[in-house]
Amino acid sequence: MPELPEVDTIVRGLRDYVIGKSISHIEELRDNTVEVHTPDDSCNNCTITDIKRRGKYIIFELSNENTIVIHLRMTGKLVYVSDERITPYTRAIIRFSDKTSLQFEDIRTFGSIKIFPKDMTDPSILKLGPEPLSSEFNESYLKDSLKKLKAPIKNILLRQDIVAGLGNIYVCELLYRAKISPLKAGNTLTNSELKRVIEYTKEVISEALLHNGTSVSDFRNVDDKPGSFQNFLRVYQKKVCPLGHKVQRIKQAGRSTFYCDKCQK
DNA sequence: CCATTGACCTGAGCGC
DNA sequence: TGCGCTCAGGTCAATG
Repeated sequence: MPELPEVDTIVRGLRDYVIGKSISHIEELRDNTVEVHTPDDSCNNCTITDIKRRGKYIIFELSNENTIVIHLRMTGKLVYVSDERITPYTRAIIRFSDKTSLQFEDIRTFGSIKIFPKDMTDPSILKLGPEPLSSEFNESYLKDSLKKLKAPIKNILLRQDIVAGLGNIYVCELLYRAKISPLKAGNTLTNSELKRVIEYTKEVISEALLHNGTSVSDFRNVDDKPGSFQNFLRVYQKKVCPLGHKVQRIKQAGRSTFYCDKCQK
């Protein structure tokens, strides 16, 4: 389901609800949803001190210095409730001492909750590239990263080790704004094109953050409110681009790419 | 090292 | 109504 702006929206929502809460225990309703990497059940009776995001990962910091790392993958959701509401897709429940809870719902079951001890984290987090809005994600970094990559730029920008947090929607959108064909090989981008990738990645992600993400099917914040960036999409799932040209739909690396072959060269 | 493909799961939507 | 196919916001392992 979510890319960086949606995950960030969820994290901001979570902060209001669960920072300071004491976890009584985590209940696993479906096997292989919760992975414990600590010697014992070490989030019981500890407090959530902070919630962070890295790429598309959600990180809960606990008073005993352990962390809970959550990845929602395609269909994961976190819903804060003060009553019991178990759905057929409730995979785990983080229960708080005040009887409220955070329900982890996930239709396709790709998502996960992992608990790590101090000084250890999810190995995939260590492999992540820079955050798209950071100064580290700049023209010279991108130029260097793309130097040896012949794959299409669309595929490269989906790689989390190149830049962390972009997904299918925002890569399609930023390439449209940058007027670059998604088929163009990474190592053939000109300096001007590299500059535009940086500029429009930052622009699209910033705008999506302001609109609390994109709800194309069922993305919801923890309080069940949808995002609104779907109203600003220019090519993703569109028939025509803003200039009235027919939008092309192709497959790249198994994913749909939407682009305009008149605007993007 | 790099690129591509399929696997992991379940549900929705479409054509027939 | 129902079957079969394709699609879905993501990542990882296996294979050239």
